[in-house]
Amino acid sequence: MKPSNKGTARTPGSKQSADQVSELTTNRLSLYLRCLNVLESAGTRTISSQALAEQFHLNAAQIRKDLAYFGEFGVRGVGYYVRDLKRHLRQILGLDKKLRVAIMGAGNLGLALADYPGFRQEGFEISALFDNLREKVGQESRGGVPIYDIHDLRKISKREGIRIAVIAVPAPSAQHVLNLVAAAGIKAVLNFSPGTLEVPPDMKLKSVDLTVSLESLSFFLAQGDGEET
Amino acid sequence: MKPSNKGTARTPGSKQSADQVSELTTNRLSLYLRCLNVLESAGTRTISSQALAEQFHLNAAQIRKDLAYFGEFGVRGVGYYVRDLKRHLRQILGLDKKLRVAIMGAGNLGLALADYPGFRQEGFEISALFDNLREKVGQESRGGVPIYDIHDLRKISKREGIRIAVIAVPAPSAQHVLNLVAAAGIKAVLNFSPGTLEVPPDMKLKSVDLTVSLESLSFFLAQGDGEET
DNA sequence: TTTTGTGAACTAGTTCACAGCT
DNA sequence: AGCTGTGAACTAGTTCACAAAA
Repeated sequence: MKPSNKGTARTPGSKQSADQVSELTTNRLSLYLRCLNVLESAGTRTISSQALAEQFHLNAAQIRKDLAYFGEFGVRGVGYYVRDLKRHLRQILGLDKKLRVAIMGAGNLGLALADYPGFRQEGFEISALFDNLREKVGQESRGGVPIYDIHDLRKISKREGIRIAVIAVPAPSAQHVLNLVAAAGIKAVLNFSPGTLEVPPDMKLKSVDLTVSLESLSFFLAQGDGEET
Repeated sequence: MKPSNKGTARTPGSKQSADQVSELTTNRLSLYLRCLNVLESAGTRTISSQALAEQFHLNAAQIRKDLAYFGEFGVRGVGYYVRDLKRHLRQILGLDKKLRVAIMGAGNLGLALADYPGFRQEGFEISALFDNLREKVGQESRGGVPIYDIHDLRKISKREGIRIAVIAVPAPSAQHVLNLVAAAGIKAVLNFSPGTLEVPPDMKLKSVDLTVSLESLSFFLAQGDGEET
């Protein structure tokens, strides 16, 4: 059986939210799903946490703990059924229904992201680009994503059922655009602009900060240069 | 004074490597630098950890600890001199000398990154794009970054002094391209391709996984949908 | 036997709180 | 008085190790 395993009780044997799961955990779930996709296309039917860990450089105990938090998906003595576990993970991550995404900013980056193939897999659909430049509105990306006027964000995101926004506008406009996104009722945002954004408490903002990433690499190089004999 | 504060002794009063600093810390250093830039352009000469924390939603003790690890940059009763601290941080992060960057893959994403203004500030210079498509080689990005044949990577990166590579190629080629980057003697890589990469031990790979980021947002939305009354 | 699910032990990271400098 | 630098306390995250299930 399963004794309730955190502050808030969770209905065992079923997917579930609660308590709030760490971002590190959800990132790993996403990773596990990717691994399972690889395994499935290789024809693997069943996998133990041990084997999964070895094959993808993960830790077996951590895999088990991550999964066990959401239900008893494994079979003792056997492992996990790839197809089953995939289905469970997709459900937990909310990938079992199509999620529509809008990209704010039809500049270089926005257009590139709109056509990025990685975004299309696993149930995401880039439904729209938004920009404020007259000459861009009405055009579309190479891959065929239409560019709308940012003032129509609310209307179009309601109509298209857009639930995620990607912010790919220049830093000085980012806060304003985020406010528009919030006003349109969109609750999840992937942000590519650098700098601090003020975000309403019911929204989730996930930032990819390219400057920070590069500078972190620079630090690594600086260490190597100065140090060692 | 300062008692040696970790396993390996550090020369106090000076910047310094050692022990290995956590990635979380280096990311924050980069962030602090950005905050200082804002403060400096606002004309602020001096700032306390307290004030810095309030203004940018950080924790004062953490700022002090992060900074103190690299030297005694503050003045008791005063705080930190903005200009000084900026200089120290730039030095610690290795941003005091220009760093040249190559982008592998002149597709949508690679071209967008090549012209991304955020990359240009703080001492980075995008020197080259590399691709294997005959028709792209010899062209350049809108912003004027030349596209070279990927087979010339070693030669050109030596010539140009390229020290960082950005991987923006489709997932199936990523490992092969990483191997070429390693063979060219480049030790720091920012990777945009999804999936696991095998990386030599003396290299630093930092990955930005857009699928994982989006799926993490999807998880957040799925929680909200199912839960709360 | 194999392998899960999970308490317990451990490790890493953050925040507190205060002595000591200016 | 004001603020840094830093041990100590705390919190979060990971890994171990083993009882129980198949």
